[in-house]
Amino acid sequence: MSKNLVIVESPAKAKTIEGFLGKDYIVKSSFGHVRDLSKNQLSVDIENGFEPQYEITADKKKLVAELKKLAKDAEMVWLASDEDREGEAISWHLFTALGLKEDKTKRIVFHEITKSAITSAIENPRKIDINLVSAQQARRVLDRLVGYELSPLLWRKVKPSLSAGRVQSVTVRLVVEREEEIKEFEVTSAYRVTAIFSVNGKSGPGLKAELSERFPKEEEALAFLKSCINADFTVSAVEKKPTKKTPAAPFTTSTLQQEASRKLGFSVGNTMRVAQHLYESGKITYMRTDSVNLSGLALKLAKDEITSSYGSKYVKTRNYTTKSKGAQEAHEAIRPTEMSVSSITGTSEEKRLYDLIWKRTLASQMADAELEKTTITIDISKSEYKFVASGEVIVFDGFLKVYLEGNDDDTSEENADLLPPVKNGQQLNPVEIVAQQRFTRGPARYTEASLVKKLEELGIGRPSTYAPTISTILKREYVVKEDRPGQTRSFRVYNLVDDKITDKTETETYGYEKSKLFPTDIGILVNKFLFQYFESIIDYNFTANVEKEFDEIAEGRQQWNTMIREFYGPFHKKIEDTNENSAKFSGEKLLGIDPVSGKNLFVKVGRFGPMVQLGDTDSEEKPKFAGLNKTQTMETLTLADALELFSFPRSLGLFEEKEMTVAIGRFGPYVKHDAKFYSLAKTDDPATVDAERAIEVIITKREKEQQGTIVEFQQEPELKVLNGRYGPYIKFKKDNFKIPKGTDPAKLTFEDCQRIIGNPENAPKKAFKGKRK
DNA sequence: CAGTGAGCGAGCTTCCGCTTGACTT
Repeated sequence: MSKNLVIVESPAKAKTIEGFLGKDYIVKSSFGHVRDLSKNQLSVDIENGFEPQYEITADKKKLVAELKKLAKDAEMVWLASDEDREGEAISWHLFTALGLKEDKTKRIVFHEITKSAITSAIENPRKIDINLVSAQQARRVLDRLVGYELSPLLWRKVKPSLSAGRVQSVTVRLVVEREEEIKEFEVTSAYRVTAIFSVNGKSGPGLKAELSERFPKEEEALAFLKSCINADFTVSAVEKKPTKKTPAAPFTTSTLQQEASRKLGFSVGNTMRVAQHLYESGKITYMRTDSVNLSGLALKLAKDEITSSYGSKYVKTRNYTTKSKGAQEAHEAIRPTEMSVSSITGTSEEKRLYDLIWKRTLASQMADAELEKTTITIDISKSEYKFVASGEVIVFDGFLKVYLEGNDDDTSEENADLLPPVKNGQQLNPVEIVAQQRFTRGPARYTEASLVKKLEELGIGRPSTYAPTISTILKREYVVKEDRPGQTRSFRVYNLVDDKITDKTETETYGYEKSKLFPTDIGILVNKFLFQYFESIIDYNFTANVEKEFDEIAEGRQQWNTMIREFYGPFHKKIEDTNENSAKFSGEKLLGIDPVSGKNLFVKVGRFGPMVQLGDTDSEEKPKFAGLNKTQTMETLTLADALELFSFPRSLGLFEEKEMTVAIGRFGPYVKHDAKFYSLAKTDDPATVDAERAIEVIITKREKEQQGTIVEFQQEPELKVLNGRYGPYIKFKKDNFKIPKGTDPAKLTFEDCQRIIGNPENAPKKAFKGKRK
C-alpha cells in the first residue's frame, strides 16, 4: 500500500510524475473538475447567500469512489491541481468530495514537470487558498445565473432551445457587428500608378517603382500619365537603412490555433484534437495554456539544438512575458518536450502540427534577422510627384532560417527582394507606366481562429473554451461557417508605353470567402434582443470588469456573495421586467401584400426558425405559414420569394400509380413518393423541378439503397442487414444494432436478427446529450 | 430526419471551465 496519494488534473501528467516519485507515491488524475452545479436546475440558493448546490458529476462518480478509497488508505494526500483559480477550486472540491482531513492533506503546485520541480513542491506544501476558491465560486455562480436566467427568457420571447451566456453572446455579437461594418463599408476606388524602368539597357533587370500618390479620379490619373510623356526620370535619392525582425513568442493555445488555421488550414477544434494526441504521446507540453513562458530546461534544450544545427551565432535566449488580459499562467507555453526531435512519426496532421510547434519554439530562441531596406526616389521632370522603389535584402537570416509567422490579411504590398544598383543623379528610361484602378477593401469576416484571437484580446473565454465556444455558436445556428463565391467587377487600366497611352477595361473577382463566419437570422435577432434589454451583459468590457472583482475576492478584499448580490439584484429585476412587459421578439417585417388574396405578407422568426406568414395573426382566418429555404435570409427575402414558398407542396403527377410531390422541409427540398422521402440535390430548384427529374432522384436512391442492403426478410420488411459507413449493421425500424464479432453478416437468418434485437444488452442507447436536433 | 406555426398543457431546452475517451450509421 502506498503511503502517499498525489492527485493531479491530467492523466498524462500523472503518469510522468509517478515516474519521478518512486514507490511510496501513487499518482492519480481527477480528469478536471469532479463536482459541479446540477445541470437540470439553477442550483444556486438565491434566498440563502447564493449558496451553490454542488453534486458529483455523473461521469466522475466511479472515479471519486476510487479516489476516496485510496485517500482513506493513504497517510497523506497531496492535492496537485494547477495553480490558478480553477485548479484551486478543483483541489477544494476534491477535499470536500473525498472527505479529506486537514492534517492529512497538503496542497502543492509546480510549473514544470521535472523531478527537481516536483521534489521542491513536495518540500514546500501549503493550505488550500480559500479566497481563490471563493473567486472561482463567484465566477461559476455568475455564469450560471446569467446563462440560466437569460436562456429561458429567450425561449419565451424569441424561440425555444436558444441560449445566452457571458462568453457565447459576446462572441455572436462580434460576428454580427463585423457583418454590419462590412455592409456599411463604402467601396471607393483610386488609380495606383506603377512603373518599370530599365537600368542598364533593356536586357537587364528592371526597377519597379510606385508613385507616392494615388488618384481618386480617372482624369487626374490620365493627366499624370500625359505629364510623363517625354519627361526625364532622375534618381534623386538612394537611402539604405538597416532594420531587423524579431521572432514571435512561443505558442499559446490561441496563437497555435491561429497559425494552424493560417498555415495548415485547420479548424480550431481540429488543432486541439491533434494537439491532444501529441500531448498524450508525450511529444509536446500541455496544449491549453495562455503562457508564453518557457522553462529553464526548455531554454537550454533549444540553445543546444540551435548551436548544434546552425552555430552559436544563431542563438539568442529570450524570456517572453505574457501580456494578454486575464492570463492565469498555470502552464508553460506549448513546446516540444524534446527540442532535439525535429520530426515525429504519426498521422500527417500530427506531423504537420508538430513541425509548426517545433519551428516556432526554436525560432523564438534564435537571433534577430538583420535586413537592409533600400528606398530609391525618382523625380519626374514635368511633375511634382515622385516614384518610389523599395526593396529589402536579408543580411543575416537569424530566426528566419526556420520560421516566419503568418499574416491574417493578404493586403500587404509585395516588396522586391533585391533592387538593381543605381546611383544618385542617374537617368532612367521608363519601359512602361501603368495607372490601374484599385478598390478599397472593407473589414475582413472572421475565421474561427481570428475570432479566437479577438476573444483573447478582449480577455473573454479561456484556452480550454475557445474551441467549444465556436462549436456552441455554430450548433445554436447563431453563426454559420461557409464558403461564398466571389463577384466580378471591371476596372480601368491606362498604359503608357513608348510615349503612347492606351486604355482598356479588365475584370477581376473579389469577395471570395472560404470558411468564414456569417451571422444567421437567428443570431442577428438574438443579438438585437440582448442589445436592447441586456446591453451590459454583452458589453465588451463586461468580462474584464467582473474579472477585476474576482481578483479582489481572490485577494480577500471582497466577499464573493456580496459581489454576486450586487450583480444579481438589478440583473434579475431586468429579467422579470422584460418577461412581463415585452412582446414576442420575432423580428416581424411586412414584406408586402399578396396580389391574389390581398392579405399582408410577413417574414419573421417562428418556433422552427425564419418563416413567412400570409395574413395577420389576429385575423379571424388562420394565417398560412411556410419556412424559409436554407439559402434564404430574412433580410434579403423579396415578396416574390415569399409567394413562391407558398406554392409547396407541389404535385408532380403520378409515378408507379402513386403521387409525387415536391416540398421544402427542415433539411432542404425533397420529393415525396409512396410515403418515402428523397432529397433533391443542391443544384435542383424545387420551384421548377419536373417529374422526369423527380423519377431520376427516386431511382438513384433506390439503387443506392439496394447496394447497401446485404439481407432482406420477407417476414418483416422493416428488418434489414445493411452496409453502412462503419461496416455492416442490423436495422429494425428506426433502431440500429451491432452485429456480434465473427459473424458473417450475409448469413444472418431472420431468427439470428430477432435474437440480437431481443437481447437487452444490445438495446439502443439513449441519444447523446449533445445530439439534439 | 422531412409535412410544423392557433390554443390548451405536459415536459424539455440553457451557462462556463476543468479534463478525456466512447461512440457514431
